Amino acid sequence: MASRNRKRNVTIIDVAREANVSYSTVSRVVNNNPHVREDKRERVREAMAKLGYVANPLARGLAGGQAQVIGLLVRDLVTEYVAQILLGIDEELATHQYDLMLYTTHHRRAKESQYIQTLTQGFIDGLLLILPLDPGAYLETLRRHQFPYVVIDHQGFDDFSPTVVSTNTRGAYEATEYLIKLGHRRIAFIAGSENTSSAIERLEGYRAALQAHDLPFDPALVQSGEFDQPGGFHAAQKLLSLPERPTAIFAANDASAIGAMDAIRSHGLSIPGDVSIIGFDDIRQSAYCYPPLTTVRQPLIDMGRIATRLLMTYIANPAHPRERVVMNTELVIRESCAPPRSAGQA
Amino acid sequence: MASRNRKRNVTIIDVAREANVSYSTVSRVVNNNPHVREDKRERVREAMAKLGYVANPLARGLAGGQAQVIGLLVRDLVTEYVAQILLGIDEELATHQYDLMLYTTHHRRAKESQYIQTLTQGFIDGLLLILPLDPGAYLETLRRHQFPYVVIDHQGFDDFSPTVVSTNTRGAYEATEYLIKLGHRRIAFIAGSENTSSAIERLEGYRAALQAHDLPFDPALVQSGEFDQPGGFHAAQKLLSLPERPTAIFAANDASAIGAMDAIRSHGLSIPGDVSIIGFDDIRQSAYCYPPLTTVRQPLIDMGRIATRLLMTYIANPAHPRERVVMNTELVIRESCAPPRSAGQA
DNA sequence: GCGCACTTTGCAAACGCTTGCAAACTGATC
DNA sequence: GATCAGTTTGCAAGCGTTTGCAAAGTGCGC
Repeated sequence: MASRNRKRNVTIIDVAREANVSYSTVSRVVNNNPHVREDKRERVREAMAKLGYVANPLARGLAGGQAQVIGLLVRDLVTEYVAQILLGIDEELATHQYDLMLYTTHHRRAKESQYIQTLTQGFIDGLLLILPLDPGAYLETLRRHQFPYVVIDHQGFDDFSPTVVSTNTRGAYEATEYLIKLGHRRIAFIAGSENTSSAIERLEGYRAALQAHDLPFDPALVQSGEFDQPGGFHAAQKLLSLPERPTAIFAANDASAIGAMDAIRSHGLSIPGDVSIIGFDDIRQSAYCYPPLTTVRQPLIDMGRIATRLLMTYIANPAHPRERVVMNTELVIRESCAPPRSAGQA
Repeated sequence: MASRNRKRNVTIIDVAREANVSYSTVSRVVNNNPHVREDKRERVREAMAKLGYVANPLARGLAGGQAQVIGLLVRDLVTEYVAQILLGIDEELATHQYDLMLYTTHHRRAKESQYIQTLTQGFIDGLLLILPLDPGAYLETLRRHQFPYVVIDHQGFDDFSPTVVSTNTRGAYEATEYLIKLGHRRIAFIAGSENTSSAIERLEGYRAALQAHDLPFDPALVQSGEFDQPGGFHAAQKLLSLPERPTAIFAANDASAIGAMDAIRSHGLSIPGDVSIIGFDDIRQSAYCYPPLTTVRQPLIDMGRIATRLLMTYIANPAHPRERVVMNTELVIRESCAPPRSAGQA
């Protein structure tokens, strides 16, 4: 409504007057355009410093230049998983001269595509997407606009997008194999949200490891944990009520593993004495819960950082070929796993 | 450099043509200006829907309107403390039609005031500041520009700013008193970063409780923990090497308490058997570390939420009187505290 | 059927920048 | 010292809005 009574800002024109050049020259200096003679460039720089000139990103964006802002589209900020990636993004961004615009969709699909429209109007120069909900529709739009974007941990829905992912299948395979080598035979799996590729890949890894070691796959041992703590709790409840209880549980992420640990304890069982548990992600809590959680480390911070770096490349050079970066996972052994009680087998 | 070859967007002018009115009428409809006849308003709405019009925030901002964006200025995103506040901000924002611009200063002072300049150019409509570093300079600027802002957990440096804080002194008093009532006599304090008011107030609360219970204040029992985990670890190391070891430690925040717990264990001591420990904040890890940490809960999410709501009020009505909201802390008793070993006293 | 006080509408200027285009400059070459 | 190919510079148009101001429209009482 009421327009703010802002004090008049120092503009490119003021600088031009001070430096005794035209305003386009000032603009060129600001944008590092090479077609400016060195002495004038210097004069403009001095004038800018003297007047305390700060570019107006709105005007730049509107006029078709770079707003020096990138966007991050994410479902929500609740999870430590997202928080860690955000950390990496932020760190990387600090080394470039870019700011960050945060878009949380709060799980409402309509919002995502609405944002995309706003965004491509020049508000931001590039977009990072973490685990987008229903990207079919608008990724196509982004591509058509030649708008720079990078997807983090996506769902394999298309192969044209630059992406940063981690070795979900292999990580899950290694986790499962670790439990098998400890002597476990009944290993349960707490799965993630069904429609994400990381959930699917981790389930695949789990099954592959069972198969490789000639263990049967029992669907009753797979329960969905929705990637969150309450989900993990409930899934574990069900698993522990099974007639033949599992001796180990592999949870598709740490949050659900931590929930499962609560459930195990509430059944009066000990970790890892009665039930071993292993997670995925290596969020901060995992090192500080009791007992410290063995897990598959996913380099979340680095994923954020690399994705950002990739995006910067695309912004600078829109023709840069699409890449798919795969980050290695790593088994982090702490104290939540042990051989099964009755086990002499190995 | 290269201007993006964006497809021409649907503008206010396209809508005007479609609805057969002037573009200012469309603008008025978009801004809910009452001076539009009902039938035209309806026609414009239809045209907007038909064409899929989305307002360009850059142009709005530039022209002096509202960009529908608020900014958040924060040192970094590393801490769970900030993450929780951010959560509250984000949740509240979702109910308004506002987006969030994130500014992390990464502890560089120069950056803060530079941002402030950009911001007041119309890029954002209001600003939230969490624990600003050196606000003396630019808070004054904001005030002069009549720019809406709210400070979260500030340092008491000025009394003109709208602020959301919590009862630090009282919370610290209660934590200390709780330890005293358990029978502890040598209670150490791991302090926060010296120049923040929350650190100062918590130290005050600690001292006040000692005094109220006729216990001496021993400067050797106060060590700075810098509000982070390594800091807490080192501070605890020093405290535990004291000739007469404390039987309880009160840490100025949970992060340093968790660091201290590591130190206690690395000294071969048990918690709470040998040393009791209590934190401040109630971040998520605290419930999942071992043993679960007794702490003073600070309603961080609510603080973010309330601050955002306050900011919305100021944006809508710049003349709204400056408020200072104080949130209550609450002692959360878990399992990290017990009476001292040798204690019959209470 | 006219004048009056409102309400509604449209035009034009501004917001601060980028950039294509043409003019002005530069220095080397003959 | 004129010519030419670069290089540097400045002008003007445009990006999509908001909003003050003036013009046009409305309804009412006489």
